[in-house]
Amino acid sequence: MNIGAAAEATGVPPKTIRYYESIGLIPPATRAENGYRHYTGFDIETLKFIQRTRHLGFSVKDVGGLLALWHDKDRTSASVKALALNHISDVEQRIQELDTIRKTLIDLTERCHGDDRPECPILDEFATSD
Amino acid sequence: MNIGAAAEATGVPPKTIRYYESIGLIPPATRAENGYRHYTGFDIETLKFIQRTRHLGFSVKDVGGLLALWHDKDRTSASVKALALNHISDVEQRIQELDTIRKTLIDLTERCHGDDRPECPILDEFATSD
DNA sequence: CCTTGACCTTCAAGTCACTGGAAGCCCATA
DNA sequence: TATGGGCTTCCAGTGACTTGAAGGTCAAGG
Repeated sequence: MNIGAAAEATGVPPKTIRYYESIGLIPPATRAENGYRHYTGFDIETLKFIQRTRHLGFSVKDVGGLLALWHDKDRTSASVKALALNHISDVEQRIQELDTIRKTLIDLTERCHGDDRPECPILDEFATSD
Repeated sequence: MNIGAAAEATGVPPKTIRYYESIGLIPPATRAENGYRHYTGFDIETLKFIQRTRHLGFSVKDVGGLLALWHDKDRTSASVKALALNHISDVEQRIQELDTIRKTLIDLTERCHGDDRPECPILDEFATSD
């Protein structure tokens, strides 16, 4: 499988696969005689693993940690769970922040007429000196 | 007011103020004889405006737009509201994504024993080929 | 008078996670 | 044989700063 086919199979774009190789997230791909990168079953599974965990918002660093745990047959499920719980708390904090922002903005937009006059409580709020 | 005092007064760090100047979000500060940047009332209000809008998650580009509208006495409140509504929809979409992630992760962690054995449904899920 | 420490200045580079583009080789098909 | 696509590398750009280095300025204490 060339890099394009691997990208197709995993959802990770060719540029991104090369990038992951360059930062050491995945080992250097084996090369065909013409210098093309070559991917087989395990490489594909690894890329899918990366794609799923990235899609769940884990940082690339954390994905590296998860890959290491995946390969470590002596891992404890507690260590995996700890990483996941940590990430959940990050996600929940971010949701909280965004929800606060959302509420503020909705309040402001409800108070703004949204017509062709310049008076605007949204700008007023941004400009008030508290 | 030197840059440090302006930072203190607005919550925008000195480095960030210089950065905003460098990208043209704020005009170049006037300088004292020794070359130090000098800030007065209006500059401070502008920096506070920026801080509030950035804190609400507007991009620096959007903040530039809001500043322009703030200074434009012929603006329409509709144009401000449109920017805000757009941002709300971005925020809500992001919240949706994060909530989906959150639900998935919570489900996985609940199914993981989190003990000293290696079996882990979290990793199993990340590794499954669907 | 000198030193110390806290300011301030600039410019370059690092962060995160890619993404885009340029220049050039490789390969299958019409 | 020409064309078009895929592959290679490397460099630069994104967003929004942050860090660090090297050096100028200023007020206070010994």
